[in-house]
Amino acid sequence: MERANRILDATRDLTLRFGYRKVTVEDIATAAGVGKGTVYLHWRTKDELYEALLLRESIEVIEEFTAMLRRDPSQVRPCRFARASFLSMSRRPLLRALFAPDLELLGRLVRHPMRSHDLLAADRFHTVAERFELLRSDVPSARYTLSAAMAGFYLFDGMNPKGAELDAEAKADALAFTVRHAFEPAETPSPDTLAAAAAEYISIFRDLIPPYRKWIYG
Amino acid sequence: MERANRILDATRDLTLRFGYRKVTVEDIATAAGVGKGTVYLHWRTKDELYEALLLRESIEVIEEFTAMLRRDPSQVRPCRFARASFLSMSRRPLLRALFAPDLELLGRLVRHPMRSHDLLAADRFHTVAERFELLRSDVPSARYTLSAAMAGFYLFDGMNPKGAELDAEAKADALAFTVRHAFEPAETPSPDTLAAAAAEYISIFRDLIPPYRKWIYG
DNA sequence: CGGATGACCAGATTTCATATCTGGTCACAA
DNA sequence: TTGTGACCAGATATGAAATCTGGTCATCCG
Repeated sequence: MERANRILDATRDLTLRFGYRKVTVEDIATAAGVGKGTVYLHWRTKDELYEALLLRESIEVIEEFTAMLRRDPSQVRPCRFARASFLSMSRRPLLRALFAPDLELLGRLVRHPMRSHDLLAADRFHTVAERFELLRSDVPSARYTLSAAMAGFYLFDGMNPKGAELDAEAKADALAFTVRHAFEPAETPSPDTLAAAAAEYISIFRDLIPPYRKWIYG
Repeated sequence: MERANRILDATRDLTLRFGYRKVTVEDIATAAGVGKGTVYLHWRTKDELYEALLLRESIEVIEEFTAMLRRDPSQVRPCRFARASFLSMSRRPLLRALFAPDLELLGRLVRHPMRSHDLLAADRFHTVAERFELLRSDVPSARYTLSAAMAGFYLFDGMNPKGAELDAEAKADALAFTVRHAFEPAETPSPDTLAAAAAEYISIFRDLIPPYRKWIYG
């Protein structure tokens, strides 16, 4: 499994430099100091290798979120959470490329079914958020609306000239503002509510990780 | 000029059926009942022909907006206006394809500089909206934020599985809700304010049309 | 004579055959 | 038992030849 990580590291490094298409399994094996066949002892195909890589990044994000929620439960508030997600993504070119989608970096992988992976289990979080009244109840087609509004900040980013002038923090603030005012109730929930909701988020995250791990390391 | 419109009609019809790439200037000329050379009497290149076509569609949209604002000045409110824009676009595959961007339909045209055309002169409208306090004043990076949030509804649409279940009206409502709550002040502006703002919008639109016309018909 | 045309051309695109590369396997080595 | 790299089929790249198409212009017609 330490070897699996070495292979994933090599995959990440090579891909960031040359992109999915130009990186061969053999390159990866060499860079990781193993034989090509060894890569296939871990994953059945190149795409599964990449799926593992992206899932590992997702786990990192999840662990970041978990630590953040433990430190400060008020980060469950959708506006804060959206902000943190955006910043997490802007620090992770591969995940960003998957969602953006960046043909250069991930090639045909951007169309891979893993895109619809429950990467952040959006639906479950939405349900919890609604139950704790972290979201206002009068949003029409709430899941669609929230997704679409947030997606704008991820998708529009690359194609907006004005976006170049702003740094990631400013964009994250912009997203947070939008979520705060369009999707949250006027009053901030009580600290107790936030703590309880944060705990649920953490537990969803915790349940998410083992299957991901299993997928990655077999 | 009646002939110019016939050529543009043919261009629109053929493009909607076969896409930019598969449509040749000769096809267009034949369908319009003119010689190929005649097309080049109107526009210097195929791309200019398409630019003219998209500008003509823009004019139609502008005229729709103008009529709408005259009928009901309260449609200047950003939420209403965003709603109407979204619906206008969903009825116009070519404009949508330009912004979406749809490679199938418009080919390399989606990268054409006309994308940054001041199609709806967003900046000027923003300035007017701010002056009449149609927009709240505390939005960080206001232009970016509003653009990004709205763009989500246009861009995310095609790639969201949930989007298929909703019709254009529902999505437009979703957008309107977002704009209403994230970007507008709590109190609705007075009818007088709305009327005045609407008048300014109309005049900006009016100034926009002649140069477009000139571009289209030379 | 001036506006319209379509034959024509260069360069872009497609096609097709060949050569190369690469994901994936497996017999064998450590 | 674990790991390897030579090997293979199919995918992809290459390049030359054939085809197509945007754009021009000498000619024609009203």
